[in-house]
Amino acid sequence: MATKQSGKVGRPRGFDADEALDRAMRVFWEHGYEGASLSCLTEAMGISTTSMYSAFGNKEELFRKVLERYTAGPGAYLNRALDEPTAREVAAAILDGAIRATTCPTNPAGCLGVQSALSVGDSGREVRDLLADWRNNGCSRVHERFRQAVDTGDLPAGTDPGLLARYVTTLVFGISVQAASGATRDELQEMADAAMRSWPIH
Amino acid sequence: MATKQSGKVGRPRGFDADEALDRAMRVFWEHGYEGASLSCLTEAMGISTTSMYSAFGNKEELFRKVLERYTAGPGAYLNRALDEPTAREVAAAILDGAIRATTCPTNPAGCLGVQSALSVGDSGREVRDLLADWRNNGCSRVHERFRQAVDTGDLPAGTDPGLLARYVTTLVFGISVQAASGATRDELQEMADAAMRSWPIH
DNA sequence: GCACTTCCGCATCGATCGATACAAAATAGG
DNA sequence: CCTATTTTGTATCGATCGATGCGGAAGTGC
Repeated sequence: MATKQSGKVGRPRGFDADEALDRAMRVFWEHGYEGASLSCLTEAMGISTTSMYSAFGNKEELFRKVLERYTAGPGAYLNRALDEPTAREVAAAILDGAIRATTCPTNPAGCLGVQSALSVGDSGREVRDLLADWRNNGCSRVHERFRQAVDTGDLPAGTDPGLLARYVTTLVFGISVQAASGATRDELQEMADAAMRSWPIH
Repeated sequence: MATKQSGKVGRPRGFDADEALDRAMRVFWEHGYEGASLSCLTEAMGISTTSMYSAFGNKEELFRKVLERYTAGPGAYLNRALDEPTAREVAAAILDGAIRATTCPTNPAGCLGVQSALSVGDSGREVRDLLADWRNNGCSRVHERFRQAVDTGDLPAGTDPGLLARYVTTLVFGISVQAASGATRDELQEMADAAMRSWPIH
């Protein structure tokens, strides 16, 4: 269960767990899993360490819930994109969504799922693997969507859906790094538009 | 001056500074700047903290020297690629070199310049910015090379060299993340080959 | 009001962080 | 041999890390 429900009896929680999770997400997003210290997190969340541990378990579980929130929030563009009617629109929507999510002026630059734990110390191994799985799962879902597009004739017969999925997700990961390096939304969008003019690669 | 020269007088250094730097590079490469603790570094380097500080200054300066070494070693493919005669060969060599460097079986997966400090805590801000500059510098050099290719007619007139540079470096960064996520050399190479079949995007 | 449950503020835990002090050890020049 | 210079080993520094104990505060149902 997420964010242990405050029971009916006893002193009610003095903070909004949803908003606290949102604040924590931005801290992890900006500083990474290991770079976000408990003091930094709790200060941003506006609660004490005791409240954080009581509500979310520990730092790693807090991050897992943050990742869920990120997937359903800033990362939700993937789900929407996969529902586009054609593979071309799927790819364009993924690139467009990634660019918007990684260059949103009101959020940290880059992608939480990419930059939060790419390389870590001993304390971050599990989160690193969790995020690797998260990224690979995204790639797999795109793969599956493109396979379907090949089956229906939307993509030319003989097209390798795995290769296309790898291509799109590689661009997405690269866009995330570019955004974290200071690239602007406009220049990334121009590049994505150009890439889509050569879609699908073969 | 790098790795303060051991003077002629006094007790001689009991370790090979070059090899120690190489060991440190692998530790930073695998665990990132903040994730690589002093104890982890010195253990891998085979020296004491005292020797490390005496020879390299501090952790940040050690990393700067490691980055120089990385640029001249595993990252040297960029220089070689920029010397290729045509823009197409430059791009192909960059992608090929990046894939080889990030999936070398005897080295950590991924790119040190990408994953060592994408997002960091307070102690890693300067290194994060250093690496962002390093990445942007790489993009700029590719940009310059493609501009030259446009000038000489190697690339079609009207081609945007900045867009192409952004495209290639985005693929490189994405490849680095893919490699860090477990992607194999073969599947990345297939994708790069396919991308090059649509070169140049426009 | 009373018993009960939950939450929160404060203090603090052991471990580890990056970094340093100090003196013994090892070389070169005299 | 003696002194000057540099390196090395040990021990440790203050700060911060993630995490917890405890008691009082704040709410519930009866």
